[in-house]
Amino acid sequence: MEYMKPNLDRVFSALADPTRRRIVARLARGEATVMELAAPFKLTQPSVSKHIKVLERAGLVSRSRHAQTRPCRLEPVPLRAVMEWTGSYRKLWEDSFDRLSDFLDANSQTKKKDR
Amino acid sequence: MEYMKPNLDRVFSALADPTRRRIVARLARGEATVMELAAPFKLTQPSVSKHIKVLERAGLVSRSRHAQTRPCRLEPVPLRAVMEWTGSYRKLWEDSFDRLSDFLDANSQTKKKDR
DNA sequence: CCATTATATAGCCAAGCAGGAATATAGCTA
DNA sequence: TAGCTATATTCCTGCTTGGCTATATAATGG
Repeated sequence: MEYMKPNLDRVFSALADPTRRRIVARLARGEATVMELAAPFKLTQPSVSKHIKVLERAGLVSRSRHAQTRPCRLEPVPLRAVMEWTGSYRKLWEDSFDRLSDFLDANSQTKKKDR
Repeated sequence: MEYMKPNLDRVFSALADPTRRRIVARLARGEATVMELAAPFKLTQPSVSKHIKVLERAGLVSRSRHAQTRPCRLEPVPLRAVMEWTGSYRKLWEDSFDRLSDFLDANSQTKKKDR
């Protein structure tokens, strides 16, 4: 029941690892056990368990119990928190005729960035 | 040339520190020098410079030169990359009425398209 | 009960990081 | 030139991390 407000330190830190982002991507398609999550990697099982624990402590993953397995499920709240945090800077690139287009125009003579 | 393809490892890692997120928040309101960025913190100047360097290596900050100062500017591309990455999981909380749809409907300021 | 499967824990190591103090560099200004 | 300001660099420390191996726990099937 880790229904607290997401700790952005932990969430960003958890997502800073490519292995963990791949685990997140896998879990986005449904629950998976540790063994299933470990399969695509050349890592050992304990290493994968450690990654899962990091994701769990960040609130990104919750576990259940089923037979001997402890399936992982992706929790959307921290991801949403990341998106909201990032979204607060959205105007930086939305009204960026004064900012973004600076160095875009510097590299290419594209006058207008459409679409 | 680093800002073309944001390295999500570096970007997430850079944003995993609360000091650096505060620096980002400050820079969202305009350019600032190292001294100006360091002012709100009890950190030393070299520590702040180090944080800036991390943000710079992540592509989140670019520097210019003006007199003795080297003002920092926030670069939107990596932030947008984070938002796009996170947004690819958006359906997780959009079509999950069985989970948490209640308190996220409260403030959904998603403006679809304007202009 | 025993054996098997799934997962966790403990301990180790090398690498990285966040902080500081001290010092160096670079660009003004008088 | 000297001296001041802004920033960077170097070196140190303690803490964290990501990987491994080896071992422990937990649940199931016979």
